Amino acid sequence: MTTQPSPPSPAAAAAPLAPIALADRLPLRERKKLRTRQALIDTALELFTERGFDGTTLDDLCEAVEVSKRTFFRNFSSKEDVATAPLHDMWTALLDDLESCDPGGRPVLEMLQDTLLATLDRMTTEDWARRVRLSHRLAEKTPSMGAHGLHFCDRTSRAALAILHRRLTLADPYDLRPRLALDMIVAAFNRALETWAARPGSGTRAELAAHVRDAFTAIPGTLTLTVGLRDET
Amino acid sequence: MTTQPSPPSPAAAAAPLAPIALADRLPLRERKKLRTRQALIDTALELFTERGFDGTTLDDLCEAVEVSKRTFFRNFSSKEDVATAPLHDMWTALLDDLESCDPGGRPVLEMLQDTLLATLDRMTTEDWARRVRLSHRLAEKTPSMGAHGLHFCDRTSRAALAILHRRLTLADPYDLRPRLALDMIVAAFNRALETWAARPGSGTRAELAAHVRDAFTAIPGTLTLTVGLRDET
DNA sequence: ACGATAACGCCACTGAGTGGCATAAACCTA
DNA sequence: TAGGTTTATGCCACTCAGTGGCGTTATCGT
Repeated sequence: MTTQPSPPSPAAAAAPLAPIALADRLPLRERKKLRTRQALIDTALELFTERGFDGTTLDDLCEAVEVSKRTFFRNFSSKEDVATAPLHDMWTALLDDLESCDPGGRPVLEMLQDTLLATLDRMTTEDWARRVRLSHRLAEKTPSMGAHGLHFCDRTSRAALAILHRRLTLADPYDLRPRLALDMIVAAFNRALETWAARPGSGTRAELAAHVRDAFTAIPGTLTLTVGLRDET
Repeated sequence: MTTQPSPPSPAAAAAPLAPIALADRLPLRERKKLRTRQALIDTALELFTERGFDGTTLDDLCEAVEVSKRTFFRNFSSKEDVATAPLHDMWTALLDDLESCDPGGRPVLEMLQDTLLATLDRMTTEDWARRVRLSHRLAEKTPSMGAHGLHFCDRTSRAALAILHRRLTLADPYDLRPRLALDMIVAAFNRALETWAARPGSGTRAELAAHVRDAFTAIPGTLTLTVGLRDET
């Protein structure tokens, strides 16, 4: 199955570079690029987890993947970038899904929740969840990774807001509510990610989705939550 | 007014180092340290605004302030850090205020809003608002600064959550609501900051506070906001 | 006035990230 | 299937952020 028609059987494929697999009726060059990209991500997550983010130099990584440092920077914008790629891919996919979303009478916040869950459902790349888990655990230990992650969440939010303004009947461009709705989605997702990565569970995508749903349902109660001062004796 | 009693009149103070002023019955050494710190912040904001963040090297900055690079890194953890210091100070002050807050029957979210506004009211350092404005405008142009800013918002949220758990009657440590409440506060504040920095207004602290109040009031409506699909003909 | 204690300056070093240019591989067309 | 074009890659030299060590200077306590 899935035999290439025209390309004269490159066959030069090395050993552990199986992934990507599906979804490629792509030109050979593109596939190679994707393959080294994926190899860089996987090896990075592995090395960073073993020796620590700061304990691994880019030279180490590039040597392990047998790629020049120059090539690394053609695929990723920074050392942090390669290690946060899995989540980055998801947020990018969300933007794509927002292009074809439909509020259909529901509140915007609810639509965004459903869209994110749908996006999550589409992250079917082999082992995506495991990569996200490794990535998130690294991010908790490595400030610069955490910062980088938050940053592209922010960029995604802005891009998403632009899409909403283009596709929905949002009159006032200064109305903070749609922007805050996106912030809430991002916040809820990140909290879900935290608890999911912390719990000892097997870490499947389905479990993550369940945590995300829980976080979403917690949102309304957040506004009314009332507690007292603790007894300080 | 406010003449120093014991110190044998240092008088070596250079020209534009007036600030700090109040609140120092501090030992001379501390005051000097604070003074160079402030000089670094102000000069950094100035140079970064003029020549751009990437167009200014730390050597440039250190030379301008007449300080060694080693000294710079004793005061700040990174190049981004010095340029985001004003807001960083505010978030730190918020943690302080949270140590003595009291829900008094109000919802937690509301208490947090009031506390943040109170903290904002206490940022009385000379020209604080102007610095924040410069800093934020730089952060919008400089990804690494934006990332750094988001990062310490995140760290502050975590620290704040710990304080809440210690001081308030929050039974379940896994309850996401207090954490989400903090996320909402941070998000609302950042949105307020954005609009405040974008508007041509004079940029006073009072104006910022007004924007923050607006953002806070927009929160409940965020959950119910409903719009339709735009007509795509 | 005099030790103790910081803060500072200087220096050498690692490692992230960039620009330029030559090379090789994949693509396309005849 | 040969030949020209496109595109990714490798290599090299370079800038600059950030760190560690150590000698020096300035403030503090008594």
